[in-house]
Amino acid sequence: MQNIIEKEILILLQGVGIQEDVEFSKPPKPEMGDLAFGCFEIAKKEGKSPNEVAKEISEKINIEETRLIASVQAFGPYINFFLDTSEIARLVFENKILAEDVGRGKKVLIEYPSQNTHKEFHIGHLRNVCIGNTIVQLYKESGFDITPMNYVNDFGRHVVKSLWGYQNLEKLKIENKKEDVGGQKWLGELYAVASMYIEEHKEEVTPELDELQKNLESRESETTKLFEETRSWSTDGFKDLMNELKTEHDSIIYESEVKDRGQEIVDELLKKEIAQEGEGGAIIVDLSKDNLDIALLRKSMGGGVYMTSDLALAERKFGQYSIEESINITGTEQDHYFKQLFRVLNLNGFTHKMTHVGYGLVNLPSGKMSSRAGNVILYEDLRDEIFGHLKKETIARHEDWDEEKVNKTVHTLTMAALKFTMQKHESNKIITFDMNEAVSFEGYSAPYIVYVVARISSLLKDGTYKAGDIEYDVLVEQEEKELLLLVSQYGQVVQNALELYNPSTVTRYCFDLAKSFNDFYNKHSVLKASTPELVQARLKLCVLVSDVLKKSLDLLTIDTIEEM
RNA sequence: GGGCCUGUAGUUCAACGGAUAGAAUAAGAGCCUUCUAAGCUCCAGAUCAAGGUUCGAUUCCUUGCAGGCCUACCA
Repeated sequence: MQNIIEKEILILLQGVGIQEDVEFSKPPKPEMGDLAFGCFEIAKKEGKSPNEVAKEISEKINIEETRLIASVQAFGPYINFFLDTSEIARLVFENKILAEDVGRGKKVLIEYPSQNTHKEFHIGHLRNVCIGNTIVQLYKESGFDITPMNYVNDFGRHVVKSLWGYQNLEKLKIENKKEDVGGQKWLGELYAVASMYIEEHKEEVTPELDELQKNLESRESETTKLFEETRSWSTDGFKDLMNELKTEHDSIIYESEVKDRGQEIVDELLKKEIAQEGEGGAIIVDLSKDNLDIALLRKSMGGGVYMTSDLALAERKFGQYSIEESINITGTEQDHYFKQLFRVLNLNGFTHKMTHVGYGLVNLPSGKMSSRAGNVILYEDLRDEIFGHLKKETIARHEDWDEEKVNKTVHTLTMAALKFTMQKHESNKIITFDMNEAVSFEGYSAPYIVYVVARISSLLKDGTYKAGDIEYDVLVEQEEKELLLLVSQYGQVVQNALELYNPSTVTRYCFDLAKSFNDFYNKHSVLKASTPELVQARLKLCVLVSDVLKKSLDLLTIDTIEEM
């Protein structure tokens, strides 16, 4: 995909006989030009040297045909274009900055974060939500019809452990009170403490757990009542968290709803001889021919596993919604599992498109997070930590602000900082969480970018800016050109981020644009520019930059503020 | 044992096989009587190792070294 400026140049190139889909790049230094492309491919086809081809083409291009190109220069194997700032401004201002409408109403379901009930919500889950949110927005921005879905795992050993803990509270040391921290967080702590206790008293407790599990699965009334009550603490808490993070699920499916159907599918697979009985009577599918080892579909005692329910979930997704694709966002440690799942579905004649998007875990400087080792950073704790830090900074800067204004500003900044930290690195890479970095408000961070939006809104406050046409000719500075060129790349950024399922493309773009604006802002005066026409033109450029920044931050579900 | 992923400045990260490997932080030196200093200048500092493919390799291939994840009854 080319942006509006590249399209113009491409037309010119076609005029001199270049049919290839040229890929443009930016020369290393502004003195070398604004846009370039290498002649390596063309040279290969014509059997000439790239330098020779670059020279020939650059001489053939008639820059009289367009005002966009100020001059063309061959530079080794590259053809470098020097563009006219005013003309770029005209192109950029007269065309809407949009992403390519590649979705055209195609329906896609995105499943995330699919957390467990009865467990804590830590910063690893937060990364899942943040990345999922952005992928949803990227799809929507590209014209897709998106169904965000959450598949909540409310069935399994973790629930049993949690219920056991609740029945044996006197054996456990829970630090917080339920009334103080809320049911969801309290239950998470209960689970962590109970798991640790169970681990240490395995032989003694296992029979009790098995008994409890049996009661749960047979829907014995007392156990079911406790299960439903505790589950609602989790789900109510999650609902609040999702609202806070601006996650809007169209539907929620619980594992307990699909698990029985999953068992039926396993029976069908057995009948079709796709599945077989393995060691000890468990039901498996041997995928070693596909180099995928052995997939477990049912435990030897008859109980279901993840795959049991996931088979039914896949069926239900495509049955309930008329979607073309189902996307699942989980940690990369489940890459292998999803390959197995998709293969088993495939063997069963399931041909719908299923995609797994893996993201890297969130580790701590001390290593992997583990509730057993007691080194987990909960989402709520991180949020409060960042809030406290930013509040101190904000009060120091604005002593005249009232409590409400401070809190509102700090809340927005906190959510921005949280979401930015979780997405600033390539999504499939493991990140090592660093508290100092998370609370930082300098450099490649959310506050740096939001600050630019605040600065621009402050420029507009005195009412000098008049919406309407401007004189493009007055925009001639290099820094203005850089901003316009960056703005024109918005659509490509969206496309690139979506193709790679990589939100960091967007965070980086926001940072580049913000940085470029600060450069402009420091070198040139906006409100006190030399002529009224230049003031208006620069203000309009500022509005454009602010709009594109807001658009990009919207993709990350990050809000902006007027003042900070 | 097998599969997947990752090795780049002190640290955390960028770089469709292309121009002098970019940033951010931390360390050092500056810039507020001038549109928000949560900002901006300047200064240093890096491709795990050895081969191979290529006009050209941080990127692709092979091997080695180091780390992570997964590898049927955990989720």
